[in-house]
Amino acid sequence: MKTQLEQLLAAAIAELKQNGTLPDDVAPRIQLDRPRDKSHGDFATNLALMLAKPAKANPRALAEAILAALPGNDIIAGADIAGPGFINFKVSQQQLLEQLEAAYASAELNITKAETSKRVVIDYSSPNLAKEMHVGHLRSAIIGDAVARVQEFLGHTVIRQNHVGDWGTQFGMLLAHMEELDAATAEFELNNLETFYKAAKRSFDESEAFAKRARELVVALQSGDEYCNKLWQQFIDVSLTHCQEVYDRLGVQLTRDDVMAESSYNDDLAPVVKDLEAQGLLVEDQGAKCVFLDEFKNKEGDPLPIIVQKTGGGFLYATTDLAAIRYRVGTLNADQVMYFVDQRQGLHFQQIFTLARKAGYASADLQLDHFGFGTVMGKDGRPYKSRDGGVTKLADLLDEAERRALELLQQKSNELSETEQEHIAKVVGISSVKYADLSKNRTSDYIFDWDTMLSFEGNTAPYLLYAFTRVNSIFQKAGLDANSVTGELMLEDEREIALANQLVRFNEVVHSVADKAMPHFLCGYLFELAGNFSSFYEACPILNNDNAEQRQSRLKLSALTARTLQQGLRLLGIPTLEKM
RNA sequence: GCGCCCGUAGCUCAGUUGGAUAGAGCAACGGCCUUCUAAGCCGUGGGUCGCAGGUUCGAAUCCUGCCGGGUGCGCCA
Repeated sequence: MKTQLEQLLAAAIAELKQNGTLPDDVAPRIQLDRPRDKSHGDFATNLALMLAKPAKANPRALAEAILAALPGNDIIAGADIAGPGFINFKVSQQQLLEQLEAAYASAELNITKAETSKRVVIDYSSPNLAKEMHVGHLRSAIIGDAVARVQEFLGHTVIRQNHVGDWGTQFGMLLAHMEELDAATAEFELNNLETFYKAAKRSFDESEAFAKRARELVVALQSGDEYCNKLWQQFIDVSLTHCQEVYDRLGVQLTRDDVMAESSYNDDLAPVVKDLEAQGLLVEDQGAKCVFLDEFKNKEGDPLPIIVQKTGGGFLYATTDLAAIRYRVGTLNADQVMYFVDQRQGLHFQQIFTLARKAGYASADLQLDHFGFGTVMGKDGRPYKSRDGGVTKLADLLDEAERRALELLQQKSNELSETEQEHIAKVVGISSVKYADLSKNRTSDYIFDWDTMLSFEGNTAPYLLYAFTRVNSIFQKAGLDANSVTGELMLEDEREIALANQLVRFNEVVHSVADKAMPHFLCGYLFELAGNFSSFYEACPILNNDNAEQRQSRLKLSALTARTLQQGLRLLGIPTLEKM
């Protein structure tokens, strides 16, 4: 509906350019708002205000001209000019009803698919396999997964890439530790990677002989030594299994097939450096091979280097990331690559992207974006730590989420069986953690607070899950199928109209999530939708309604709400519950 | 030192890329359950949008300077 209005306005602008009212060179961004104040209509635009200056016209007069130039249509039921030159539109209720009926009739809520289907590579999660996943790995996995789901929903081909770290210097240390243990102990210790890593680190720091052996093993590993590779493979396998357990619990759609580890690019690193050299981009500086880019300066104002090969011949993650871009373009045929990586690596990616374009690995029309995110903070406003001050293992965090959710459920009096309670607690616990993350602006830090995220009030997973069960219970109670409501929609009560207007917005919201990689837009939308439904539900009798037509119409509104909530949550990677 | 990000109600956060009277939730206070899940709904109070300038019809949003916080800046990833 919004898109259609935008098209009408674009046509009007084109027409005004034709007849000379507007200069040819203006290309305004057509901005359509949904005014908070209902007296300002269903949509408002400030186009006339924006264009008044270039057109050298009075804004209100220009607004008149825009209205006069609008093509005939059956969407706009009324339009007027307000204030300094805002144009306020009222949309036809007939149109609103038709869109809702179309959404109801469609399996995917009549969402408009992308006009051209792109191949979108999404790099997310990408933990370092040396350690067990911890709280710092939460955001990339959750946000990246949600965006991947949204892109797929809009008809794009999504290629998930889990760029796990399996090749750093620290692996020498881990292998040395494995070597010291007999097979049985090693297997036992590997069950807790965190402990294993700490033990290895302790030996490394305390024993010179151990440290020496660790360094030897890195070299041996990287030069393809069979024995080392076997040890290494064993370690990686255990670590990946840990990751997979976490993904499965979180409902993150990553599998072993999506793993494209750093080590996969080993054979490409030397050719990348060679190619950069051939292109004359390489400079040797203090023994290291670097690319200096004028776009980035250091403290003295000199270009900042990207080191692609260090003194002694070793490669760095910059080299790997360049190789990854080549692979994603050359082999995966990506039209777009989205990176969901901590904000702190912003500079690194800016450099890599700039170099990739300069070296021709990424063409100008390849979309290459780093979508950073903020840090997870504790209630004290400092990066989130466990009680003992260490990093919190993700597995423990999820255990705690489920445990706390179960406690909350048990406090409420209900008639749920024990197994039902346990299932609900798992869904509520995990969803709360995910939703708390997704509902905040991606770019800012957020405070991890159990009480807030598990609250049944406010913009939380429990509130939304509950809202869904309330809608669902109507159909359960009536023994009806939400997909086979007959009768026509009609909107009379103001709360019905508010709900209808919110329902029809789903399409534009999903698109904005894809465009901006901002899942919190969808969270905010769903929260409002749940609120609209609750108000409607409170004020408008559905089943207890003698008016058969009204009953059917309201059932249909409810069904549409249920499906929109469910679809929205699904896009966020959150399952729904039949009852709570 | 330089770069990037941030500063909005007591707390947690929105504010869709310059629009109309800055919004939610929590907390506080007041209403609503013999009728579809009250884990809900309706309402009240609460603001120098860090500070100071500037740009313009209009600024939380853009520019400059300060204050405060975070983070990054050559051989880790």
